Amino acid sequence: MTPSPTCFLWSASSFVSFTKPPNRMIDIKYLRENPDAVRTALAKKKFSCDLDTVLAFDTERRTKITEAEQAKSEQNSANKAMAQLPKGSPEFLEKVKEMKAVAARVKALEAEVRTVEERFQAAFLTIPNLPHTSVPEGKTEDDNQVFSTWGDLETKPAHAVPHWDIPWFDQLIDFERGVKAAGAGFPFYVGDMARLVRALIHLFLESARKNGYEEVLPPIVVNAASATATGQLPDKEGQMYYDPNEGLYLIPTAEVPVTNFYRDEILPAEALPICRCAYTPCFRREAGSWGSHVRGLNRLHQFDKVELVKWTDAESSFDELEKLRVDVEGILQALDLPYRVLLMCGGDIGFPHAKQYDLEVYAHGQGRWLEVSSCSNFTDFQARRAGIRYRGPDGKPVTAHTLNGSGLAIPRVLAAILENNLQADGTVRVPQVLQAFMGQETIGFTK
RNA sequence: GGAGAGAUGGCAGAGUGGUCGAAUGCGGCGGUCUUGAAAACCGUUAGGCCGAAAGGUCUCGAGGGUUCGAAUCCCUCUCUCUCCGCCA
Repeated sequence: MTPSPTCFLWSASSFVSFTKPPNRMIDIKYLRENPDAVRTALAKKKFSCDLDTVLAFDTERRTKITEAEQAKSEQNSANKAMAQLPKGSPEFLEKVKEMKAVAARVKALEAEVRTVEERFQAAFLTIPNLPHTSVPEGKTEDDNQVFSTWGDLETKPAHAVPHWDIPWFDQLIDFERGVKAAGAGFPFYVGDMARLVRALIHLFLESARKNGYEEVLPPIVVNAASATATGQLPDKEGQMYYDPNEGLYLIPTAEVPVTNFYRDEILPAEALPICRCAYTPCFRREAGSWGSHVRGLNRLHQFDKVELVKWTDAESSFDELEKLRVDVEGILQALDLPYRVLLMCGGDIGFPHAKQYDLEVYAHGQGRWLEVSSCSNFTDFQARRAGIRYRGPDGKPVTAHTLNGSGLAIPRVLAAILENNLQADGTVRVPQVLQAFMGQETIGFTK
C-alpha cells in the first residue's frame, strides 16, 4: 500500500502525549502583555467584558500561587529531613508536632489558591477569541462584506417556485411520513431523491479528496469531554440531542468528533497541516428557532453534511483558511450554482472565531440566499480548549490552530438545485457533474 | 444483563507510607566506532503552572479522605479489558 502524498502516516502510539492542558481560551500571557491590543480587538467584536477585572484576578492569583508554593516548598524540605530521623525518636516527635502547623498552613493556602483560581477562570472564560485584522468592522449581519459573487443571477427560470411548491416534492421528500416515523424535521428522501443525496455526498467527498483531505468516517455520537473541547458544551447543550443513559450527544456537525481525533495530543510539526474530511448526518434540536418562515429543506433536525477540518501551525492558519474557502467554492462551481462569499464582520462572527466566511447559494424559487457553508479559523482558541498542540522548532509544545468549513451541507444545496434547475416540463435537471453517477439527466415527474 | 481483572512516562512494565517524577526494557534523539549502514557502547528522552532567570511547585485514570509525609492506605466516580449470555 502506498500512502498518498497528502497523507502523513504514523502510528498513534509513536508520539502522543495525553497530559491535560489547561482549560483556557485566549492566551493569558498575551492579554497580560498586550491589554490594549486585546481591548481594541474585542471592540471590533462588539463584545464587552471587563478586562481590568480579569487582569486584577490574574495578578491576585499569581501572587497567591507563589505564596502557596513557598509554603509547600518549606514543607517538602522539612519532610525530606524527617525521613532521615529515626522514627519515634524524641527529635522526630518534636518535628511532627512542628510540622502539623505547617501542614495546616499549606492546606489553607491551597484552598485560597483554589478560590482565587476559580474566580479568575470564570472571568477569563468570558473573553472570546480575537478577530483577525482583516475582519471588517460591523455590528450585525447587515455589515458583512460581500467578498465575491459567482455565477448567473440574471437568468431566473420563468417558472421558478420555492422547492416545496414543486408538485412532486412531497413524494420524493416525504415530511409527513417522517413525522410518523420520527417527528417534524426528519424527512424521508425517496427513490431518485435519495440517490441524488448520495450522489452529492459522493461528489463532496471526492472533491475534498482531490484537494488533499483524508477521509474519515467518525462516530456520530460524542461524549461530554468531546463536546466541551469543541465548544458545544456548556453553552449550547440545548441544541444537541442527548442520551442520558449513555451520556452521549448526537453530533450537530462532524467538526465535533473529527476535531477531537487529536484531543490532548502533541503532533509532530512536520505532520501539519493535517486536512481531513468527513461525511456524517448532523442532528440539531433547533429548539425555539422553528417558525413559519422555515419551510421545506431550509431547516431540519437531521441533515447530511460533509465537513472539512484542518489542523495547522500558528503561522499558516489564515493562508489555510483562504485555501479552505477556495476548496469549498470549487464544489459550488462544479454544481454550477450561483453563490456569494460573505466576509463576516466583527460583530457577526462567533465567540470562538478569529475569521469567518459564509458561503450562500442563490435559490431562484425563494429568491433568497441560503447559507450552505461556513468556513472558519479558530486560531488557537479551540485547540487550547481541546489540548491540541504540536512541537515547535525549539522542541516545546505549541498550541495548534484549527479550522473547519462545511463542504457542504446537503439540504440547502439540494433546495437550490431543485429551484434553479426546474425545467418547463416539471422535471429538475441533474447537475452535469452528477449525471454520470446518477445515470440520468433529470429527476422528478413531468407535468 | 451476569462474573472477574485492571488503569503508572511514546510503548511495555516494576514499584504497597518517606531518599519516587518514578527501576528496567523497547522505541526516539545525539555521539563513539564504520567507506557507509547494522551491531555494540556512551549520553539523552513527559507535561502543566509560577518565575526575567536561577529555581520552585503540581501531575502515577478523576474527585475526596487519612497522615508531619501518599503512586503506595480508605471512600466515591469514570473508563478499559477478559469470560458467560444476548444481538448485528
